Amino acid sequence: MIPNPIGFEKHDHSHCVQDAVAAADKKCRNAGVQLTPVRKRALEILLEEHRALGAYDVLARLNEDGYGSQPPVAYRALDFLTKHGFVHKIERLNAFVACAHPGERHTPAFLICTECHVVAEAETEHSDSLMGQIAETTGFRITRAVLEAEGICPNCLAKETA
Amino acid sequence: MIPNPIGFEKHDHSHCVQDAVAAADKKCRNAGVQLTPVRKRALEILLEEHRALGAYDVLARLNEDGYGSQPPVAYRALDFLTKHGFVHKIERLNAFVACAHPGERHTPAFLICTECHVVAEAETEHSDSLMGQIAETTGFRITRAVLEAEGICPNCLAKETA
DNA sequence: CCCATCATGTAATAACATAACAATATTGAA
DNA sequence: TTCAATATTGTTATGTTATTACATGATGGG
Repeated sequence: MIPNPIGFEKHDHSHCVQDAVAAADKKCRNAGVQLTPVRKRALEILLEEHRALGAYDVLARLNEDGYGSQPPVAYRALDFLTKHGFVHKIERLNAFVACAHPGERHTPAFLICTECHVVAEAETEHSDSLMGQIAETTGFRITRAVLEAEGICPNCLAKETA
Repeated sequence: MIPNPIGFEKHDHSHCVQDAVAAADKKCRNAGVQLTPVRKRALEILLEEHRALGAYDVLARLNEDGYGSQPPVAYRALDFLTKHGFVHKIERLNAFVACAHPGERHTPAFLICTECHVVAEAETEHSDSLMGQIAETTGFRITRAVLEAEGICPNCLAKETA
């Protein structure tokens, strides 16, 4: 079944950011790559939101913190984080979200609310199996899958009804 | 099961373009909207390829045919065609493909070959059911789904082996 | 210490997309 | 038919997203 995605309920944020960063740090050391200050800060920035931020939004925040002001500063950090699975790019929005299910190795599906702009990440085996079946039937070797649904989230639906 | 998507095999093109345009024309008349010359030409341009073209590629071709040279000319035609289901936007590529399964009302899944840039469209009920289940489990009301897989197509896989 | 590699920074530009407004064509009602 | 409302196409200008190219600085192995 599909686990309840995080993102639609309020929750305490202070610790989850630190935990996620610590976990990323550990993974990077294990992988022999560096979670440098810019990269770590970029990850924190995304973790602090439950929505997707554009590269230029991230860039602006990084710059406030004393990092460079030019696009490659943000794009390089985001590329690194994406490559290592700490961040996902939402193609529909040309924007980036922190991974909500670190450690899991599934194909994530995203639910994008067009009202409140929350982006929820649903890790589901079904998406794996869907893509797997497509691959099998067609003989296509899948490298990366993009699964994104746009619509209205439960919170906004409730508000409309009220 | 997943139908064999078109796009990976060679096939005669001359008629399928005309047929698709004729079908689109008919649908538009039924819907009380106009498939004007620019719009029709934009559709033809996309039908002539089995790959995604950027808006500016389409624009350049339209301009060769005497239409305007500014971005809105292409974007408006593409918006119209997309809205009416004759064309799909491939978010991963910021590009557009002609619909390969006109008349069907499914959630399309796209297979994007990173070698030869073919884009195949697989209409599958599984994608509907996947998205449907996500919607049901989460209480999210889906407006639009984006399913795109990047990888290597059967043709290119065969060439690699050879 | 020196070199290779990786990381960061900047400038410049490319690629993708929309806003705002003018001119023209089409449609339908009076 | 004539008029007004709507839809379509065109242009200018600008906004947004992303990359290339190159210089500088940090890190680690030989």
